[in-house]
Amino acid sequence: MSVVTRFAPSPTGFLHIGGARTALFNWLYARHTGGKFLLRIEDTDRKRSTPEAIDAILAGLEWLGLQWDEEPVYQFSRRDRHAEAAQTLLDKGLAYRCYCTPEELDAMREKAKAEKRSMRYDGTWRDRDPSEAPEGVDPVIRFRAPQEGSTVIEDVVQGRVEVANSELDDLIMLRADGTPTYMLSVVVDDHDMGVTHAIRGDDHLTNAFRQTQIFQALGWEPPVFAHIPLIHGADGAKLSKRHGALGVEAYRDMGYLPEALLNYLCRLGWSHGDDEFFDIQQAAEWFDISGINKGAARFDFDKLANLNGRYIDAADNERLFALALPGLEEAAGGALPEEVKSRVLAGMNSLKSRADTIPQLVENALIYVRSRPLEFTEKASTLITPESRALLGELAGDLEAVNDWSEETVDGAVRAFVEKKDLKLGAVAQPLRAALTGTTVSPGIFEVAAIFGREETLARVREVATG
RNA sequence: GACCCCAUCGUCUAGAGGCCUAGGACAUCAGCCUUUCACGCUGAAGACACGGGUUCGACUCCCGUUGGGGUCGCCA
Repeated sequence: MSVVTRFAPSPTGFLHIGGARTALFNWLYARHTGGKFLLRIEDTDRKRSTPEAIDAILAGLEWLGLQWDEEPVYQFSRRDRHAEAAQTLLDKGLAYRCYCTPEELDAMREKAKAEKRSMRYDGTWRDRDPSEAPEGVDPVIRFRAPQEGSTVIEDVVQGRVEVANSELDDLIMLRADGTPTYMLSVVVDDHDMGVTHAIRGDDHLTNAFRQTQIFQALGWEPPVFAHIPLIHGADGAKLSKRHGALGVEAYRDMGYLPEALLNYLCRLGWSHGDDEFFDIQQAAEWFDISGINKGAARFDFDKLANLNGRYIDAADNERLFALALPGLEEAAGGALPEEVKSRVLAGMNSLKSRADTIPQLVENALIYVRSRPLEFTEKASTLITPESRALLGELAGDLEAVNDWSEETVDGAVRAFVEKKDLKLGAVAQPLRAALTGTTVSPGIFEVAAIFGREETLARVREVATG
């Protein structure tokens, strides 16, 4: 039987990082097995579901390149089918109408809390005659859960997990307004969609028991469950916004590449030996549920940044330029002249090896964007002394004589100048760097000079030399 | 609180009873390279939570303790 996995987010917010990894694992497993990866939008909560959230989730998956198969299933559109399943259970005596009001339930909850018990519906209407139903109360439909014995799930990540049925109460399947709740919808949809493997967050583990019971009541085979560990923040607590619980678009905006985020997410809770750096196709080839860990993992921005730096290094220059352009234009306060654009592009190889994120790339590229007269950083201005000005003035003469302006010829000219003056290379190269870039940090200064060209280089050097 | 899950360097992890003197990656530190900053290279420091078993032998299996997490909604 061919594998069918699914990602089933509720559209109440963006695609957060934990959801992205859940989607990724489902995608990987489907690709690995040659099966299908389905998308289901769990929008049965009409109050909290929004079209904006749906768009954000779809956009997030697309940005990551996690393409789903077939049309997304919108759960709410299947409400009649869910109600039908509830009716089936009602007919079979495996469900019943409960006339407790939300207020009564609240009271039950309060009481349980006061007695330090976990809240369990007390079964008031489980065996009560419907003729006793109060006037004017729309009933909910509750599942008549087994009270004896236990329910077992054979989780492929967590192993065999068993819970006594006495721990589980009669959950609500249909609300008073007749709409289905999550617990019912998931079961019906997973069955109807032919889902064979439910790979989802560990927080659903306890739900799996109730869902298994519903599957059994309906006479259906539950999917294979794989409850993957959660992602925690750097402090080990639940992932907070401060610690990375952001939408994937926030990672995009922070300058991370999708392939880097994907690689990082793969390694969070899953491993293939000592392999660290690999693309998603490679991961799909290797991916197996047996490689998933049981313990929660902490989110580590440092490692993500390192990985991102490597992917930036490997990325196409034109692509990086396009990603950096908005930031460069913002810094420049307007559109970039063609001349500046080609400088940035020409210097991209060196620029990208120094950047871990796109904002860093932008920052590094700014040396080609700033125009004369240059402003100098504090460190750079300490390099501009009467002596170095004189030196640069002399150097300008030598540079003017350079034929065939290039990194190599500038290099040669400066080294010859250094030798002539019996100086160390740094004594000239550093002031030169300051003069050309206004900073003390940049790619190789001969490369920078080559990119600026003879005219611009001389102009900058002379500007400093003459004070 | 009840139920359930988890536990190897600071972090992500390798490890399926002898291959372990516990390996790799990130981060940290030192050195090399070097015109700066990076990159790169070399090296250092750094972990099996604790206590009992089982076994000739336990990071690996079992039990307990401790610690962490999840769930307990007419949310998903």
